[in-house]
Amino acid sequence: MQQEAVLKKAGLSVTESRKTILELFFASEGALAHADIEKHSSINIDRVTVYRTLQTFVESGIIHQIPTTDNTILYALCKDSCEAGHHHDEHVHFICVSCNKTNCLDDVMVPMVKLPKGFLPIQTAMIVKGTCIDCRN
Amino acid sequence: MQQEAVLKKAGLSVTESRKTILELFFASEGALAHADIEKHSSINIDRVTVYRTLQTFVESGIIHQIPTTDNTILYALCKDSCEAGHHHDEHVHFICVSCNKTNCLDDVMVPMVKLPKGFLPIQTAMIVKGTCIDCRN
DNA sequence: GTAACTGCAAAATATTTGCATCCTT
DNA sequence: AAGGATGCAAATATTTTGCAGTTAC
Repeated sequence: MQQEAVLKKAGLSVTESRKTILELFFASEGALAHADIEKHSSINIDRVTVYRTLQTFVESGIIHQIPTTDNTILYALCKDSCEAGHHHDEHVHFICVSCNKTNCLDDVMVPMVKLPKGFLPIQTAMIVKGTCIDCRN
Repeated sequence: MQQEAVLKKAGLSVTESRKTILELFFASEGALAHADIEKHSSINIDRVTVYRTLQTFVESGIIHQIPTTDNTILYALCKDSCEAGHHHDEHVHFICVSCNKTNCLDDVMVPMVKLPKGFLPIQTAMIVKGTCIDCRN
């Protein structure tokens, strides 16, 4: 079962709640908000457990947060890596100013921005410059 | 007074609360959250009025929202235009795929993104490609 | 004078915390 | 068996709504 593998890989204990919530993410095309998960009446998980599970998943790198402007946070599965020449989503690229390598941050989604009237977006790119993990220690 | 001019230009009535809140934005370098404004003990505006004022300002185009991943929305003043050679903030650039002009969207801030551990951001750029207001009608 | 804005009260919603119990390892 | 996860209860915090009094135009 895929969910169990993900949990074990993350070093988390395998529980019903976690498997169920993970399953929702795998089944869902897009990101989910806390309310989406809780609302999913097919499941019967305490509200508090959902909060804690989402937090644990974020901390474990299983899901990531997508900011919104409506007082909710969206969560989406992190992808393992960037498949060459095959972009799944619009994601952030990180350019290290020290080693000059560009990392494909496949698990960091480009957040939505509200554009002024009249500007119709087709594609969004986000580039972050800084120092990468290899150049700092 | 600058605040009054902004309010009148937006077609809003000029009230003490609105002038005070606008003043906070003018005085502040960065964006403000609802809590920041309410916390500002120098002012004495009801919590509800702050909510309604922020909403009105957003709808009137005086301020705009910046999404975050901590269940708060940041608000920042919209700037009229991009002053040549003088960048106030990190803001979004819009490249029109039709006329190829690049617009400086000074009132669209680059939202924060949560990077994986180890990546230390210094600067963030956001480029949106699409069709601009001049090329669509 | 009228319409719109504000403050207060209260409802509704969302989030956090503590603790006892249950489950995973 | 031990540590961690869950559910319940309750405390906090946040946001929304209604209404009466006040203010701007």
